[in-house]
Amino acid sequence: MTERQQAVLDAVLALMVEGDPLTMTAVARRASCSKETLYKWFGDRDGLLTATVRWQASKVRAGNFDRQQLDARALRESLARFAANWLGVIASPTSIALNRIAISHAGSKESNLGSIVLANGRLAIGERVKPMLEAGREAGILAFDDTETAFRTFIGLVGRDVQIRLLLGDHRAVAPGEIEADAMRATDQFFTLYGTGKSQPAREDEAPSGTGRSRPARKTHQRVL
Amino acid sequence: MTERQQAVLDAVLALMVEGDPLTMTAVARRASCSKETLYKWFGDRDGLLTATVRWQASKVRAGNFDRQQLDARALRESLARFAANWLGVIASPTSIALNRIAISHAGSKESNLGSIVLANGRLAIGERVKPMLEAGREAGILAFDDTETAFRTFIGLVGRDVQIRLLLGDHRAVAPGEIEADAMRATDQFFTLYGTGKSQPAREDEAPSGTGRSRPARKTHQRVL
DNA sequence: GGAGAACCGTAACGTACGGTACGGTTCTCC
DNA sequence: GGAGAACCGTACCGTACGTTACGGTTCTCC
Repeated sequence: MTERQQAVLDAVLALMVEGDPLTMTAVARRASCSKETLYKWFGDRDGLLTATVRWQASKVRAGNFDRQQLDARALRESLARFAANWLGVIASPTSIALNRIAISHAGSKESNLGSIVLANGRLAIGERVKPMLEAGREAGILAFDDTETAFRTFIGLVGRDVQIRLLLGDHRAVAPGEIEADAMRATDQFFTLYGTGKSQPAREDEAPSGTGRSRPARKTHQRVL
Repeated sequence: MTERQQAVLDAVLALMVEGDPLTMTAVARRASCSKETLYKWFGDRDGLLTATVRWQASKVRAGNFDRQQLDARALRESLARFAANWLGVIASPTSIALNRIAISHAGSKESNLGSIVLANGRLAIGERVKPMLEAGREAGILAFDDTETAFRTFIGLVGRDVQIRLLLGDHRAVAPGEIEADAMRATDQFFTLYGTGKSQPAREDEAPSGTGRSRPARKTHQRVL
């Protein structure tokens, strides 16, 4: 994968994001290359799309989380940071465009675009978060039987219906400045469900049912990500 | 909208579900009608798709929930039944195919397919569930400030990443027999987050952190939907 | 029973687009 | 400097599909 080829794939991503029709001619013109070169490098249109999806997936490999000192506060912060990061990714125009393409292809006949996005999206995320959850369980901070269930609950609390709404064109699904607040809300709710209660940070209200009432002071972002 | 026209739209749905290419010729052949009739009735291909989406939306109008006696048990059952019903809908081949089409169209230029699905899916669901939640709050069973936030938390707990995974072609996203158990798990978690604790059903374990541990006896479906 | 509308089946048209071919230019290597 | 590879731009080909047109059949209404 040369530099030039990566530039071509970035051109494909740009076209996807702009919503322009994704024809080979448009890609060639946008990337200032010939169609012959496209076919020589990527085989056919499907190969070009597959390479684009892989290329984008390889760019989202950032942000590993250290697990040295594992108290409840550190785990909370790690989870909240992960949640905010992930929300930012799925709300990005690139992710939306890419998922739209993959979903379209999953609809028609056999194309592994969907499984590629799935493997590099959901499953890769799980492989990064689950160790954090299990470390929290071993440290006595979290309590759950099935890691997969706990992980998917976390995913649900963080993402809710944001992704599907964005894919359907609802741009109000996530407010730009609310991502970090949403990440903290989801993390608080997750700890209410799965936390053991040991060494939880002090709360300013004493409601026994967790974080159901959104705390108004949350707007000030006491816990900076 | 005559009977014959509805039959045509059902043919479109059938083609969608089978994943066959959705050409006007294929629709005409499947519905045993002429292409000229298709254009006369629906204008163009987009009009046919729009009519199909509306037709399907009009068929999912089932299942209103009574709110006469509103104790915690009744609310729990209503929410769990709603959750199971909704999970069944979004996991159905028709819903998956329809959402794929709508998402594809939302990607390219202005087409309101996405907003139609959005209006008849997410938003319509909210209008049915939110009154239940608010009734529960007025009865002192639930506690929350923002109805929308509580509703979206419930949606997230129920759906998690099921829909996006199904759209991407992951058929293992939801196990056929697990829908009702999932609905109850989500409802339990929702009550842990937003319940006031008044008149909650007795629990067989005394873990203070809610339903984090999945209870093994749950497999027997004590609470039948 | 006949006129007209509605509709079916099929043929035909035009365009868009995936894929290929080719001349011209630049770069590499000897 | 020259041979060859790599690549750009463009023209070209074949097919798929949206859309229109038309002959033939059935149904409606008087």
